[in-house]
Amino acid sequence: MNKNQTEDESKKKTSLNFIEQLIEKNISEGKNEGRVHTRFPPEPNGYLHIGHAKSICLNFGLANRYNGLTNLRFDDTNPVKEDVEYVDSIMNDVKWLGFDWEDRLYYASDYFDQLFEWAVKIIKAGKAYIDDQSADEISAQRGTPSKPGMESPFRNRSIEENLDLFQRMKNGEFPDGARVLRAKVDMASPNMQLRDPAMYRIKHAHHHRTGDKWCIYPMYDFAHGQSDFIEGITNSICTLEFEVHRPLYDWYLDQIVEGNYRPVQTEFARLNLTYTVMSKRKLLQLVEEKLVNGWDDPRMPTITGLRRRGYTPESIRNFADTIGVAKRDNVIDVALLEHSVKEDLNKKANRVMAVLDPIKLIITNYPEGKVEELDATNNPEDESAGKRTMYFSRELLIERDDFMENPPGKFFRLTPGKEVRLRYAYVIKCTEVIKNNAGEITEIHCTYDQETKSGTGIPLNRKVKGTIHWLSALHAIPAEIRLYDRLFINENPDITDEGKDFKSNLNPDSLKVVNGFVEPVLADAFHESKYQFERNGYFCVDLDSSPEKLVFNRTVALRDSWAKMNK
RNA sequence: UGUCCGAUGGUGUAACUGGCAACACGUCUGAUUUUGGUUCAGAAGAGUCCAGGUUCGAGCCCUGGUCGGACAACCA
Repeated sequence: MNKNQTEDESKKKTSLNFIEQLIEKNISEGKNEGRVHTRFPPEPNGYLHIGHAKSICLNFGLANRYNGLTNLRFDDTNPVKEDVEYVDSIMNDVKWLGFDWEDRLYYASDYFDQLFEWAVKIIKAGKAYIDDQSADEISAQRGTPSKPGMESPFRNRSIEENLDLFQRMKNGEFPDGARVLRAKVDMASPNMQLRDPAMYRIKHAHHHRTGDKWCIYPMYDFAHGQSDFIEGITNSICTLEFEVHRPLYDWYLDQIVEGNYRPVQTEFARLNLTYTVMSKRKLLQLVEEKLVNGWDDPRMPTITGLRRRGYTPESIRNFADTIGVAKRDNVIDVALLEHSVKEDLNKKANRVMAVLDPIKLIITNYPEGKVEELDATNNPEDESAGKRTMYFSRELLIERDDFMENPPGKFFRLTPGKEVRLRYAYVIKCTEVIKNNAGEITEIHCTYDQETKSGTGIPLNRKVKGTIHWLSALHAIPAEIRLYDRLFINENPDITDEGKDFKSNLNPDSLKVVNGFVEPVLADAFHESKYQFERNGYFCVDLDSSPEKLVFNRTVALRDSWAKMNK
């Protein structure tokens, strides 16, 4: 047994993902003096989502493991798509996740001067040229993956002319799209990325940082590896779709690198989640078409949405850890993400009782006007969370579906003639059901057994099959409770019947607003507190609730239990 | 029709330089329990895409296929 344990532990230590293996190999070979320096390089054109979280945890985690550093770099080379709103939100989200780039905050736009110089150098080396053709013409000449491209008529311009034209592009002499700087690589390459890719394009657009200083902007490929190089990055980790770009990444580096140091690009598979769309374009569409209430809508897979939904940074980091990193395409069941937050909240969340859909319950043998104070444990798994006081009285509220007049098969809760325990209070027995003219249940009458008070230590001489939650009608605090479900009905929302787009898979019932009641302690609940409501899942106080209006968001419905209960 | 990448229980990730395919989640049983939660104990579930080859021995190496993905923005 003991032997197995130590074996497992040593196995865990040596169980490295493929990037860690690469890093250890590099370290053992003394590459880059054994330094490990990564970067997280988002384009500020949208909010970060759970897929980015995977990348953030990977990059910062790797650096942490090998005593390295991680930079935050905004890849802001396309001014028309980018905005400061996004850079602010990205910084917040990375911080919230618990990572610190310290003083290493960079922008690709910081390097525009250097990039321009390097472009000139490459022109001077005869490895780049100005093409006067339109985007359409260039595209037509590019060929197809199976057919080689044709060379541009401008490919063999003189270096002097190229230099002059490039300078004039920079000076703003030409309109958008009039000319483009292209790398002279190989129009017949089987790798499309190498067929004379664009390096610089003209965009007379205001940049969120450089303002109107520039009217030409470098392409991703010409900016990224160079930025890595400038920052001393050793491991440039990106997603699989950039795999075919790697030869270009290296080609550009070949043109400028002198000396031994150079960054290496490594690709990993991006995260896919069931019942979730992850593309920024689609998330933007949901926001713009008001199909959700903004980027931080708790139904969104954005970091800020998850945060409002009640996710903790730890739970997201643990999730990233659990799913690992590899090169094959994957689809993770969203239930695993939900599991990670349940696991974390189970340890941290204070338990509190709530009633979403109340029905009045009268304890007929309880004195009118009497109020008892009862002790309730805040967190059975954490003694230090302490206790709170609950008020017990003759008139109570219980959850409507905790009672059934004619229960089918396995029903463990309140039913006529049977006993259940009111959590932290007494065992009660249902004696009568009061209905209105329409036949709807309006009140349930019960008797309580004084001997069964919780916490007295007196052993119960009989078995009670269920424990239900309750609130004193007099003391309950009204609260708005938002029940969020999955945003999409379809396990893979990107796949639709032909002709329809992903929005046809939206779940019409993904948000339900309920006017329920909660315990008095929650009246002074503070922002971002996490609570576990008995039987109804985890809730957190919504960011925009106020003392006048308590709002809760449900984190995770205890689906499995509910499914069983409703069988 | 080209190039590159990938393929291991339901899902994801391991398996060192070839050595009895492991871990987590999920599922199912059972136990505890003042939440049908939690916790605990146990079980089932793959023989590693296919066909050859090398080898005493192949998930791992070689050859050929199959299937899936990426690449034809002046996006990142």
